[in-house]
Order: sequence, then C-alpha cells, then structure tokens
Amino acid sequence: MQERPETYDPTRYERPSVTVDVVIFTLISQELHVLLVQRRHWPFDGFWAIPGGFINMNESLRDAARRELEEETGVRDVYLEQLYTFGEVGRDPRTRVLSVAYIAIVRADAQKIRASDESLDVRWFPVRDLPEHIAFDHDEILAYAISRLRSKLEYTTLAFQLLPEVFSILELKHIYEQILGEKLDKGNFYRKIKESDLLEETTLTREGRGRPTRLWRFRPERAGDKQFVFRWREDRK
Amino acid sequence: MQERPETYDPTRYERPSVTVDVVIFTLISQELHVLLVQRRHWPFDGFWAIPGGFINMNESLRDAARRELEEETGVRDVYLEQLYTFGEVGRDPRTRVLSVAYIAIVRADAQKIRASDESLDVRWFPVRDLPEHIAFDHDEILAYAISRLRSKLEYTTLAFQLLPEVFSILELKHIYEQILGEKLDKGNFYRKIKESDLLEETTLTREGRGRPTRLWRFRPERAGDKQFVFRWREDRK
DNA sequence: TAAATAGTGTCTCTAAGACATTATGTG
DNA sequence: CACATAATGTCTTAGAGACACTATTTA
Repeated sequence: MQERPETYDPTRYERPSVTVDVVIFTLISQELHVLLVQRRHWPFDGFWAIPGGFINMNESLRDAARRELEEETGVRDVYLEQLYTFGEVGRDPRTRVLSVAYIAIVRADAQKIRASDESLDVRWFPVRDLPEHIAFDHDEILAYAISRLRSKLEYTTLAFQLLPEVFSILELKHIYEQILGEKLDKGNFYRKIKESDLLEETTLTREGRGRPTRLWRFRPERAGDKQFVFRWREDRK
Repeated sequence: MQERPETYDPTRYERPSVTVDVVIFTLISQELHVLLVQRRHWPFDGFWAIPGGFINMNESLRDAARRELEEETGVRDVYLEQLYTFGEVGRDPRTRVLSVAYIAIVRADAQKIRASDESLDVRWFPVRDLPEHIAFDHDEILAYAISRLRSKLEYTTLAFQLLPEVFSILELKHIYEQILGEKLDKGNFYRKIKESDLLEETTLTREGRGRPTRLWRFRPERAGDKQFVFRWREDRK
C-alpha cells in the first residue's frame, strides 16, 4: 500500500473509531416506523439504538452499512442514502467514535427481521412513539433522519420504495400523507401523479367495499433526470 | 474513558484515518472561485487539492474543519456546512482514509490567504477553469460541492455571506447569476427580494455612471424559520 | 336504492416569467 | 440633451389548492 514509506508514517496520527448507523424506515398499518435494536452490552446496555457497527478496512461506507444492517437485523436489499456524519467528542463513552449515518426505506412485509447475538431484541417503533431513552446521540440522529425523509419525499420518488409491485393511486397518496403528516387533496393528487407520467396502468384491479381500484406500476426510468417530482405542500406553514 | 474495560477492547477493530476537507467558495471579480492548495508531499505531490487534514481526537469535526482551514490557508471565521463523507476503499494510497467534506463560503476581500509549510501554494481557482489533475478523489468532491451550493442557494440565505455589510439589490442579483450560471430578470428579482422582507433599507447610496444605487442591509433574523426563500428557476430545464 | 369507495372536472387565485416603462443620476 | 444605470409596473400564463361532481361496485 505504501509506496514511499520513508515520507509517511501512518502511526503519526491517532485514529478515531468509525461506525455506520442506519435509520431504517417502513410503513406498518399505515404508520411510519423505524427499526431499533436493543443493546446487549455496555455502553447503554438495555437501551434501544439505531442498528449499526464498526466499519471494516476493506469495505466502502455503503457496503458497511449494508452489512451491518443485515447482520444486526436481517434486513437486506434496501435503498441506502447517506444522511450525515456525527462526530462530537463525547458522543461515545468508549473512545472517540464517528458515526456515518444512513437512511434506508423498505417494505416491512418484504423483510424478516431478527436480533443478532449482539442485541437483546429488534423492533419496529412508530416514529410518533419512540422509546423514552435512546442510546448515544441516536435521538438526535433519528430526528434529523425523519426531517430529511420528509423533505426528500417532495422531490424524489422515495415513496415508491414502500409500495408493492402494483398499487393504487390512493395507496400512494396514503403513504405521502403518513410521512408528511398531513392530509392531501384527492383530486390534486390524482392530477399531479398523472401529469408526472411515472405510473403505468396495469389491467389489474382490486375489489373492496366500493368501486374497485385500478392498479398501477411504478416506472422509475421515466423519472429520468427531472427532479422535484412532487411538491405537495398544501398551504403548509 | 473506559468505565468497564472488561467488556470492551478498543483494539478489537482496526481504525481508519479520518480527514476533514473544506471546499471553500468565494466570488472574485463576479465569478465563483474555490480555494485549492498545492501539495508538497507524497502522495500527489505537486497536485492541487482541497484544503484539509487529519482530525485530532479532542475536537469535533466542525472544529477540525475550522482549524485545518486556518492552518492551511489562513482563512477564518467562515460559515461551515457538512457536505458528505467520502469513504471508498482505495481513495487514498497511504491507508484507509475517510474524508468528511465541508462547504464554506466567504468574501475574498475579507481574507488573507497564505500557504502553510505543508503546501507549495494556495490559490483561488474559477470553478469554470479548475486544474486538470486534482489530488485524490477531490474532483468528485468539488463537483458535488458545486452542485450542492447551487441548490442550497435556492432555499437559503447563503448568498448573503458573499456580500459586504451594505450592498445594492443588483449586486445581490449578480451573485445569484454567477452561482446559478444563468441570467435572472431584473424586475422579478426586485419583486421577490422585496417580498421576502429580508432586507432593510439604509440611507446610503452609491454613485456610478447612471442613477445612484440604494444600499441595503441583510436582516438574517427576519428569515426566521421560513425556508425556501428563493426559487429563481426561470424556465430551467 | 343507499352506502362506500374510486376517480374526474372546474373555478379561483397566486406567483412566476416576460417585457415595457419610468426614475435619476452624469457629461 | 443623450446616455447610463436603477427601479417599478403590468400582462399573461401555469399550476396549486379547494371543492363539487360523476362512476362503479356491494349489500
């Protein structure tokens, strides 16, 4: 690795530990949830924490996030996006630890979650009812992740990650409402989503109590480079 | 530091090195520039690079960014914002190095830049005419920083960082044009900025060849929590 | 036919963009 | 006065939001 060791001494600087932590969201019975693990060891044993762990030297940050998520919770094949790097000095009592935080979003029904032997339990928590005490500065990370998720929703196609292969337009609307935390107008939603040309109609329908619903498929390739797909901000202050 | 050393072994994991790198922007003769330093040592000796360096164990990331910027370039008292953390495995030939990148923005005339003994030179480069070969993956970091700066401009009051205490509305418009890389309509700009209520009129004027200009002062406290102050996107594709 | 849910139509109003016009200084 | 630059006014249009209406199923 070192081609000219005479000029560089890798031990000259003390190094911090680095973890990746993944805030993973899903929708369960129409409500936004995050996945937390209950720690088995010191520090913060017994506390709930964002899943994550130390990086290896031979993997990228994103790979590390993916690996830790799978190891600690069983969750796999997710969309991952870097959120922020937290590096205050006293945030971990063990030693100096930086945390590179990621956001992920999955369909809960497509995942089997399980605890690893590093943790006592793994559980989905509604974001409106998180545990009182959370390990490290993970409450701060969570708050930041939630606010980022909301704003991301407005100019990306993130919400589709939460939907199955085919879905109705009103289901999609429901997801927006849950994450944004506000009601949206049905007519305006239909208009916008149709204009966006992101959906492809299928021949399928689903029967319910009233008129059956047409089902649609998401066509990510049609999003192309056009940003700001959605901007549902009906008179928000 | 370790309260229960029996359960935690800090040497269990190998640790990466961590640097902070700061992409610092300014406007010089109406054009957007970034500050680069020319490296004195291996690796990439002689190449231009984003200023930065290894973090100390007892300082936060933001403090480290501030310190490195001052040490390497003499630039101080800047607005700093975290950009992204770069962590691909082979990005530094010495060893595994993560870079936590920051963006800063300053008025060039308020800064005295100077090289440290770690570097051969320090210089402002126009973003439209950067050096051909840049150290590490710093070209990627630069590209990302520029794109982030542009989008930030639309919903923050970042641009005011580049202005002196008092300034004219057309000067402000000019900054927007330079950073966004497009012409803006004068009338619409006046309308928007007046509506925003971010400026306070002074009694000052400045004489030029034509009608003298009124000068204004930025009132950051009026921005309050309202986001999306600007959205100058006159028919951009 | 009533209830339930899906889906469409349309009016209003704001704000963006284009562009014309007026204002106020200098030589 | 002509010229230069600053500042304001106004017309058009697209799109957001509100909300009323129609459609299609089951009980």
